[in-house]
Amino acid sequence: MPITHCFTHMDNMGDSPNNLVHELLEGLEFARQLQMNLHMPSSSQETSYMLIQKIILAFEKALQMVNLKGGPLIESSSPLLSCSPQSEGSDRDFRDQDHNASRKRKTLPIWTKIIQVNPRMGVEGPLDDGYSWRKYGQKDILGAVYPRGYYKCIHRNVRGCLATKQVQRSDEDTTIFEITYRGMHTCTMASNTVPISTTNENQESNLDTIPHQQINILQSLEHQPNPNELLLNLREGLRVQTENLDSSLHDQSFGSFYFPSTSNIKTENQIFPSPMLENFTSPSYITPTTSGISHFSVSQSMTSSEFQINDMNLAATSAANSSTIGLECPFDQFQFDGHDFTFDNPRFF
DNA sequence: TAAATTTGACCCTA
DNA sequence: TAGGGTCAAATTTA
Repeated sequence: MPITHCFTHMDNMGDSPNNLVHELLEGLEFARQLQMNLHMPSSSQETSYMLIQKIILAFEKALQMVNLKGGPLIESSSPLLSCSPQSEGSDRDFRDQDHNASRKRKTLPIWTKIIQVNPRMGVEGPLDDGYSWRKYGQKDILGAVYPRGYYKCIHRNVRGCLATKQVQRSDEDTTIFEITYRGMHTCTMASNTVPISTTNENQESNLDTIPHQQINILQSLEHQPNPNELLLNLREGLRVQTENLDSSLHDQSFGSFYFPSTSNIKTENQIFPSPMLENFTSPSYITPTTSGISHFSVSQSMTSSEFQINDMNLAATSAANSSTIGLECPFDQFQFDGHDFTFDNPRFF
């Protein structure tokens, strides 16, 4: 069922912390309602879609307050929020879109992923994020030792997918790549995506097949926008990083993110076993809120795990030298399912 | 030979 | 106007 409503503008709200908190709380409340809705066999899909839209809108508003002073982070014409179903238009049509996209590139959603590669394994595998990209340019960047590579989605012409990414090798550490993504994928996930399975055993076996030190973001294979895809786009707003991974360490003191084991985490297609969440350590404490982006890490006792917040899940595999995997989010703390979550180790890149 | 990459030129933004 | 981003022709690769 297609999205029948789109957001035509970003409200110009005050940037006061109260408004920010209000929007976040509102998004939380809608997320709770969605969770309840998903648990009810008789729940309507329409209600779920409506709640998803409300969640996205709330987070967009919040992100606009946090990140933007000059313009919207996600414009109304972004693929994610497009009202029109994707049509198999001509290449010319999409080239025209490209032109418009080029002119508006500054307003597309942007997020960054830091990836550290194992020099012995080469670059291709770890930089494979599950999508198919085509390189369309390379440029020497002022002050950077290595040139920046420009990639666009291979489905750009056929499906009008406007997602692009830039790959910049770190000057200081040549094993580190900063990948900047622009725009959301409106195309199908590439075929090398690790499939989502429904049992714990299968999850573990599938995760074993993920190349080491590679972060794969799982995505529904649906072509048309659906709740999973919408939430994927939402969660891709999170910044994913692996660094100095080392699975040989099992010091629980690294854990700084808490999921309550009682959280009811379930999706239409999969149920996450609670033991998965028990990999997270649980110092539930509150730290003073600071501005900027925060980083939270999970127990490095996981060598291969998935974790999920409702429909937002990530798969992570750590290699012999992996120790932490982190998500970066713009909040130091938030509430979920009636629990407070606090992040420490603020990280800025 | 088609697909993918490279690279110089052009366009846009700050 | 400089620097970054994109285009598109030329070149390379499978």
